[in-house]
Amino acid sequence: MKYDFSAIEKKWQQRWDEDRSFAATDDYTKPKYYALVEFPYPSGQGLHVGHPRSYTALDIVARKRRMQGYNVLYPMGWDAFGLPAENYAIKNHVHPAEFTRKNIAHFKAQLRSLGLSFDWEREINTTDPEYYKWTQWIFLQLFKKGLAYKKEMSVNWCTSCKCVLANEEVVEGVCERCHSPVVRRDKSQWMLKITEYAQRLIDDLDGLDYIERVKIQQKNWIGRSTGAEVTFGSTAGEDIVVFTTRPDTLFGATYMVLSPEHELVKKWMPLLRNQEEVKAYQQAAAAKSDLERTELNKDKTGVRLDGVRGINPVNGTEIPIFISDYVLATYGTGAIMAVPAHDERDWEFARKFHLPIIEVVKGGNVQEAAFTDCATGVMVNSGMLDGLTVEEAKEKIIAWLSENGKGQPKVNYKLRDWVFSRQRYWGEPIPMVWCDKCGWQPLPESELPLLLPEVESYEPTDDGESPLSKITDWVNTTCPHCGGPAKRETDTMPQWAGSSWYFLRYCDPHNDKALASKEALDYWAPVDWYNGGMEHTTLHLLYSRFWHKFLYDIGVVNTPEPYAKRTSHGMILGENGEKMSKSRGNVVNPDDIIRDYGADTMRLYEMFIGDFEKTAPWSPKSIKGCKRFLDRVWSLLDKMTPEEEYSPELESAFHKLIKKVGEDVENLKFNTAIAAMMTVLNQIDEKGSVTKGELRTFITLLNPFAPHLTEEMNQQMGGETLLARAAWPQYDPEKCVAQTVEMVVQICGKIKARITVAADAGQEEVTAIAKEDPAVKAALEGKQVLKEIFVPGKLLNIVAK
RNA sequence: GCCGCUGUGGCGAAACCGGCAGACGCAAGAGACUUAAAAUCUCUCGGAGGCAACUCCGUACGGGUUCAAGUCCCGUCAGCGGCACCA
Repeated sequence: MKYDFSAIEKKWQQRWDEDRSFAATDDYTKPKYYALVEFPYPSGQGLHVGHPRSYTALDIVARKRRMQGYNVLYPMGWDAFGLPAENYAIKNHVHPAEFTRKNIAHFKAQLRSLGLSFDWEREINTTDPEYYKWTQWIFLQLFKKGLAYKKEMSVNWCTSCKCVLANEEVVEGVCERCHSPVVRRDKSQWMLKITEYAQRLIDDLDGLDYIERVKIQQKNWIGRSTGAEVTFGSTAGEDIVVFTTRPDTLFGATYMVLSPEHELVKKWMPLLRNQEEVKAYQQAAAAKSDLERTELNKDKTGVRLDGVRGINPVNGTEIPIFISDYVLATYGTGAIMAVPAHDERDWEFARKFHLPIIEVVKGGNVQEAAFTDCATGVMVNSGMLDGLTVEEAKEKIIAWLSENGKGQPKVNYKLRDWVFSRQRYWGEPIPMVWCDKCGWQPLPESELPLLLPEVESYEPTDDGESPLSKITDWVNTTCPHCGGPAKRETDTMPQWAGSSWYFLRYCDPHNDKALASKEALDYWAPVDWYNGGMEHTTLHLLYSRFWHKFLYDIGVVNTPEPYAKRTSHGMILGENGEKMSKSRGNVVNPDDIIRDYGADTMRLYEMFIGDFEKTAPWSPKSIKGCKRFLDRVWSLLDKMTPEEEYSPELESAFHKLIKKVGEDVENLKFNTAIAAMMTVLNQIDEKGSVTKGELRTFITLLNPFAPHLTEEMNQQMGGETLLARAAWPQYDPEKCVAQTVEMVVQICGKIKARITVAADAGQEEVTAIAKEDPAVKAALEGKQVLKEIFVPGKLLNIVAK
């Protein structure tokens, strides 16, 4: 009989549906397993062949866990707020919800055709008011705990989206989404205090089973550095506080630099003799986009504040003060002490402006280049620090500064607070009301969800306000506190909001009393295994860890971390090794592959394509190999004999296969698991027949990879229950070991013979057999044996002269 | 510049703790079946030499440690990803 994949796949998808085969149960007495993949943004292009790589991998894990007796939660949903739907709406004058609804239907049909074992009864959608009610609820809790605040600040402004971006969304000075230039603008924004969690976000990584590069990338992004704050005096009277990681070099400070935006510049303006020059520099700096600032970073610019001088607290020396955009307003205190002898940037600036360079750590030639090595130098020209190592000097000067009220130890982070407002329509409305009398007031929880109102036009206004600001009926409301006239916040939340807690909603998706019941959360959290893309490491992953920690702090969840294990898959590239894109014309549509080869072949190929964690180019020819394999598996039905046992020839091979496939799945080595199954198939074909017991084991192991084909074969073999419910096969470790092994005999490291010996043969026995071998005999002829190295079961190396 | 990863046949890749390099698959070549093609099956398949058994070379490059190195150490080069004036 022919392997009719389309009929078989349709049949079993329907059967699983009717049977509710993959529904997670709410029986909290069973051991649970929560497998999670990142829910997609339902774009108009439909499913990309990259999506199933992640989904199939964890589908295999989920299916295996079910067979191992776990109550498995493997859910799917839609991260459906976002710009593409809104841009489509602007262009075509349709509601973004309409466009989104269609896309979801398309995505869902595509995912179903892959036979993924999602529990569709728990499907969620971030744009559903029943869902975003709880996104808004979390925001209110953040506000109540002082972690959400509104602030007038300089923000990243995308000139095309007419919208504020988070730092994380600006890539090389352009908008991550539309690649338009990003400029700085002052705007009043809702902010979330993720910085308050910076240290915990670093510390708690230690106990987690994340792949190392994810941990490293998160730590780098948070960017912890330790040093000191030092208070300098000034001839104008005000103190200038600077942050430095090298307080030991304090005696080498020959000038100071403030960021152009620093408030002291404004204050001192009347005292300055070169006001015009200073103002011009400030304006030029503000007008620069991030990209321009980056491009110009080789050539230092700046202006001296002529009329004010700084005073070094350690020796009273007066030094000049500059403004320069190489000092960032948003990091540390926005001001630095410059030590050109021991900092490359300061050195460059000092050279350009002819400022003195004073060596305070011996070891380099500071007239040639900055000497930045902390490990070897000894302090000089530094009064009380002379003769100390850098580390000793740091300690001593910090103690001195603290005693004299001139400074203290300080830790800084590169991580900044999360800009949480977007001037767009298609997002969750921020449930806040502005009252001239009472200030910002949270909406009462009973009024949630605050629905997204209907609007005429989805475009942001030219002055950068949200389209919601045009609906006066909606904007004008009453103050929840005093009842007086008030206005609603018209900004919406960023796309990251809904995805920062979605994994919790799956635990209890239809609850209207809470984001999920306490019992459900206590049972299901944390996610046991979360797989997703590296591109989400510093955005989604960090944001959701932050929200989860907050929810832990207020008692909603009982685990401090959302995900116990995090892995990452490599991207699938086009056939030419480039990223798949419409413009390159190398896009592969999964529907075509499923139509021509079937979902099982598609799944198998995506897992066989290469190392799961690495990028892999798509190869249409290689797909055929996977189809051929499944064809050959199917034809085993004709070669089956009725015995329930393993045949003596293949018994050991099957025990090894069970072990191998099981371990490989746990270690993301799907490609070698498949290769092992192919090898055993080759052995069966060579032998010419397969016992019923062998075939049952084989299709059970293959089931998570190719679920439709194996279910059909199971039924044809007389299986009455679903293979998806079968028990995962067991192996006997003793039977994994072969009776005899082939060992290599080397003379001086060169292979001379291969001998077959009992697996447990000792050195003497093996040596005796080896020396009988003609080739070994010949090689040892007339030589004296110096040494014998014996590795049981592997090799014998005889060193002779 | 800094951090991280990678470099193995014509191609995708294997190789646990240092122990037979190239499993498995693709492509290619030869043959069988066929009127023919497709499909399927059998064999060959890193390079050089030899009729052959076999020998030598070979995991980006240059050194080193070791009985033994794709694997460990030092240095160099190339590619990919992330960050990028963070004081």
